Amino acid sequence: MKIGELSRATGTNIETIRYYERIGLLPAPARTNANYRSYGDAHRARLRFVRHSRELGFTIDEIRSLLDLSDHPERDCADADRIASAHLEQVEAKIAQLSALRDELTRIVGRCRGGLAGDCRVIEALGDHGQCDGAH
Amino acid sequence: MKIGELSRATGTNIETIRYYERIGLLPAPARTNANYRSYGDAHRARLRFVRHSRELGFTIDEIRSLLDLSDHPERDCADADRIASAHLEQVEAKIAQLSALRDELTRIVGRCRGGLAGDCRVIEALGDHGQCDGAH
DNA sequence: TATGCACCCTGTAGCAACTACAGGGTCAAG
DNA sequence: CTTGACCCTGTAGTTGCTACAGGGTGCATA
Repeated sequence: MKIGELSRATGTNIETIRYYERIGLLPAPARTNANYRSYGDAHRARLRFVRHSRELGFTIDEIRSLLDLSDHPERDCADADRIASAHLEQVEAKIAQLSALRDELTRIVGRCRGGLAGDCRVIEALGDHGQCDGAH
Repeated sequence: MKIGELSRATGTNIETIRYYERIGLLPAPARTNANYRSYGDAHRARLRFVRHSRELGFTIDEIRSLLDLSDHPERDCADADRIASAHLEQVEAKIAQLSALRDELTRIVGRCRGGLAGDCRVIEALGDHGQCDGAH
C-alpha cells in the first residue's frame, strides 16, 4: 500500500510516517518505479504498535526498546515489564503533580471577586508563592 | 543585583533569565560599565511572578497577558480570572486523560507473568489496541 | 492530446520552553 | 600576574512532530 493508505489505515499523519522512517523507528519500505513508498502488512502492524505506544505516553526511545524486544522473541520479557512499569510510575507522578496544581489553581481562581486588576487576588497570588498551600 | 544573584534569589537558571529577556517577557535591565546586567527589586518581583506562573503550568503567552494586566491595575480583573479558569480546565482535562492512561497501563503491566518476549502480554497489548478498555 | 487534480517525493524550517555550549571579556584575591 | 568566579553574545540542541516550498507521477476527463 502507498503512504496515503497506510496513513488512513492507522490514523497517522503522512509527515509523521516519513518522520518515523527518518529517525529509524520504522524500516524504509520498498519503492515503486515512481519512487513511491510501498508498505506491507508488517509495516502497518509496526506502525500501529508505535502509535498505540505513543498514545499510552511512551517516548520514542522507550518504543525503540519495546520494538527491539518485539523483534527478538527469545529475550526476557522482564525488560518490557520494566519499561512499562517505569512509565506507569512516571504517569502516576505526573498525575499527583497535576492534582496539586489543580488544587492550587482552584484556590486561586476561587478568590476572584471581580473588579479591577489592581485589586485582583489572582494576580496577587501569582506574584506571591507564599500564599500557596502545597509545594509545586 | 547581577544576574547570578537574581538567579539564586529566584531559583531560576541564568540562561532562562536571559531567554525571558530575549523573548520580551522581562524588560532589559540597566547595564554596568562592564556591560553586566543590573537588576532591581521590580525585576525580581516580575521574575518571581513568571516562575510561579510557570510552576502552575501557564504558558508564556498566558503569562504575557497576566503580566499585562498586572501592569495595568485599572483594567478588568475578569480577564485574569478567565485565563486562570481556562487553564484550570485544561489541567483537569489532562488529569482525566492521564488517569485513563494509568488505568490502561496498570491493566497491561499486570498481565506480565515473566518469561520470553515472544509470549509477552505487554508487547502483545501494545500491538493490539483492540485489547484496550477505554478510549485513548 | 492537453489539462486538471490527487497524490507522491525531498529538504528545510517552525513550534514550546528552555538548556548547553563555544569563544570571549571583567574583576577581585592571593 | 595569574587563577578562578563570574559575566557577555550568539548559536545549536532537545522532543515529537507539523508545515511548507518546489518539484514529479498517474489517472480521468474535455
